[in-house]
Amino acid sequence: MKNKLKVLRAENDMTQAQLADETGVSRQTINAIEKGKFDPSLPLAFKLARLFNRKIEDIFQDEND
Amino acid sequence: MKNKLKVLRAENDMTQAQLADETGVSRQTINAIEKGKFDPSLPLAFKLARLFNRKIEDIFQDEND
DNA sequence: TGTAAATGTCAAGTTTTATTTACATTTTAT
DNA sequence: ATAAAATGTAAATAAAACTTGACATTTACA
Repeated sequence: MKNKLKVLRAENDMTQAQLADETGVSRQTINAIEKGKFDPSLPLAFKLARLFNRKIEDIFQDEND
Repeated sequence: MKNKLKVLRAENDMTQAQLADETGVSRQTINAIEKGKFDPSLPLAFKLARLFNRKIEDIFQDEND
């Protein structure tokens, strides 16, 4: 699962730690998701989408589309 | 996490077993998600959205919106 | 150049979700 | 009314998300 978190963070001038803080997860979780090590839970995906004011599909792209 | 799976199944005349089959999970998993017992993984949410040609947000509604 | 902030990574452990199996209840249709 | 199909539910296990802590590397910038 690819994603645009790094770009969205840059656009919003946020660090991984800040994003982790705002979504209530650890910095390592944000880093791992950003690097594609695993997928976020659906609730976390919703939080991220809401925070950046985007659709989940605009942030995350399923490989097998 | 609420969802519209039951309605979407009805609109597409599908059983839980058929939906399970098409998304590669067990019928009980579909049933549990449909009844709100737990949330699908993000990949499964993508599969369901793709199958019904909807956005994830159109199928699933996070309670704390 | 040095140093602090940010990012990357890894291992071990906890929590949550998915899957399986099995059975009970409800719905549908004959 | 009865049989079959569909749905509901629960316990046990597997798998994945997430945490914690620690340390290494990279980036920014004084």
